[in-house]
Amino acid sequence: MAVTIKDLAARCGLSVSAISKALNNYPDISEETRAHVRKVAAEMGYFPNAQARALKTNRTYNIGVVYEDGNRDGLLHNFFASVLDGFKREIEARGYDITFINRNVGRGQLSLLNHCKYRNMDGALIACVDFYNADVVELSQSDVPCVTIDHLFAATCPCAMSDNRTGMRELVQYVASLGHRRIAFVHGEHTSVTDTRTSSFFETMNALNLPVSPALLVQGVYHSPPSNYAAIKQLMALAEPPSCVLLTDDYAGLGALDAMAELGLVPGRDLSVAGYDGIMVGQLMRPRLTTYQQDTRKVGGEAARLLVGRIERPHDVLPPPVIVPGKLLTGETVAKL
Amino acid sequence: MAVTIKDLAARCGLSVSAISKALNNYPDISEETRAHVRKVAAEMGYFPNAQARALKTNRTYNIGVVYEDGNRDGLLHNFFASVLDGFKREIEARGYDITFINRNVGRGQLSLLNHCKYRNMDGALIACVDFYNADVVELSQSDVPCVTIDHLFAATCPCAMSDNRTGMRELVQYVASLGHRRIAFVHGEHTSVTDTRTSSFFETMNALNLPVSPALLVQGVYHSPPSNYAAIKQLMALAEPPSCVLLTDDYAGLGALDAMAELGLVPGRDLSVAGYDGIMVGQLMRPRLTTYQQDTRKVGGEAARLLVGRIERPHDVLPPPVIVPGKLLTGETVAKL
DNA sequence: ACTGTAGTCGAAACCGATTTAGGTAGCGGC
DNA sequence: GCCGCTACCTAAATCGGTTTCGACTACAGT
Repeated sequence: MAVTIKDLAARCGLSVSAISKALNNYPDISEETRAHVRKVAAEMGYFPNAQARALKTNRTYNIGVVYEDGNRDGLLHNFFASVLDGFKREIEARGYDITFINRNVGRGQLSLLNHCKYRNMDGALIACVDFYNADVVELSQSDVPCVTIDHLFAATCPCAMSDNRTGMRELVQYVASLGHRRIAFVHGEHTSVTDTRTSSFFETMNALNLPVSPALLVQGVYHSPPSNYAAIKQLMALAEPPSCVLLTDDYAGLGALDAMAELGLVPGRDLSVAGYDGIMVGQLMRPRLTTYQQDTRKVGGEAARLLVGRIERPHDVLPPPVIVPGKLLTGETVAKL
Repeated sequence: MAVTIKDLAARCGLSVSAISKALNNYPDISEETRAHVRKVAAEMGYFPNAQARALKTNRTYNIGVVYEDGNRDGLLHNFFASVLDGFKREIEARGYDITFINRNVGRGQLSLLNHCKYRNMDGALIACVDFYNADVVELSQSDVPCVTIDHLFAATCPCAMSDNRTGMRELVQYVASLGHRRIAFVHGEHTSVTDTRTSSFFETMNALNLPVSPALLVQGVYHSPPSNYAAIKQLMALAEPPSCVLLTDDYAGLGALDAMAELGLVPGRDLSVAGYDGIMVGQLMRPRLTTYQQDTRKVGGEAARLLVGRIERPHDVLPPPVIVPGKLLTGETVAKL
């Protein structure tokens, strides 16, 4: 098996505790001894056993990631995959590993919180889940340090989010600047992201003195092309159809374009559409998708920073949400009216 | 803190060892006692501490995932994200968790193998990496049970792969059946996937008595639209350009379509292109991308099965690679000549 | 009454580290 | 020569489980 601290102690002619202290920079070990231990440790390829250490120190340097795959798309969800990627880079650079948390372990079932405790997670990232789920709420309120993406739990854990308010505002302003007045908004299910974008939509429309007809507000589903396909058909069947439709995300934009193709509508000419997120394919395809690009890597990275802060300085006051700015991508799917 | 086995023992009026044995179904505990212990354990919300258990049993029920993010796209790579998703579902159903393996832990650097040993991984999934990297090779040859995706290490670890041979054959046959004779192939970098597809390309072309001009074989890069954008320009500058181009993957297909738009070529009419993978957006966009769909979820699931077999029955003979069939998607980007 | 044998359970070692409390050596000061 | 102080190191407890081995009880067999 692997070389243990005992082997190292025997080889150095020292006690186990001396080795431990030498490697952990305790002051009561001579520099000479420390250097020697270091050298022999490197020679023998020694490194401490993670679970033995964790057992004693209650620190695992492991972060649980709640990233559900139920009806949601989890890893296949472009936005969240990218956020996770940013999180992973940043947290790994700080010496932590990440492991996925789910509800089944061994033979039985476990709540998310208990799964975290079972593995002694130092903290948890909560992303891509139903934030109203009881299990998720329980975790967020527990003593396990958490960070959320795009959802603010009141006063329990920090949050990194994209600037949805500004994003939606800039999008509406841009679209309006091209002459659109009948602007439809296909919003997602009830989440704080949806709420923010919706209220920003209303505010901006009002500020621009544009009318908001209830018929032009349609409920869609995030990351679901079929749902938005249906929304387009519904909107275009109106007596006074919109000239421009804002959708939940870029995938939705693809669903919309698909519906338009079926209806014989040319993007930009017959109807303008805009997505949200700024995924790569949107900027590769023709026509280029008009959208608002979220800085997902940064959102993930900020989440990592917040979480590490929470873990290493638990008594600091709860930092305010970090709001990451995005960028308007003026593609070709929204045209001058 | 969490409730430990000691608390449970005290509450039950039994010894610690009796509790352990009761919960682990040892035969020398009466059914009555076992039931009682179970009940009290549930009431108190007890579950064993993972690292304490691992320390003694040398089983962590944790799988390391080597999934590099260097120049490669890691989690953002549609194909691998989907494979990982399939792997995750299957392995979690069997009671294992997954954690990402990288080269840095704590303050220092560790080889992939040592990172696995440090955390006492029960096994490892090797995917989305440079299989010729020394670190990766070391891991694959170690005593840590491994499984690979799309690469066969000789006689060291099992492998789940997509049926690239059949895929390429069917693609070429289909394209040829539509009348194409000058078929170009933009292949990826040197990997076993590339080798398989390339040799299958040659075999099939020969079997169909179609000429293979060296000028029609171009080196591209997987998952890199720009690289394939360049490849298209290069091919179309030939004296005798191809009528159809097969690309490394679907993202490459998008890059190709982009290049064509710039050259004023209409997909299907002026030039036919086919991708590989069958990602969702390819089937949403217009025109629908002609491609060969890999059953990525299944590849991941099979990998999980292989790995669990390796872990739980280490002395079984090495199973042969599992080759997962895919499916031709006849889109609209390859047209009758 | 004595032995044998299931059937149950407990004591203690152990996994590989960290950490507290204590021990020894050397040396200066008086 | 003794005290006290540093500097350096060791012994042992501890974390929370698992597992080996032995102990005890009750009952059947002789």
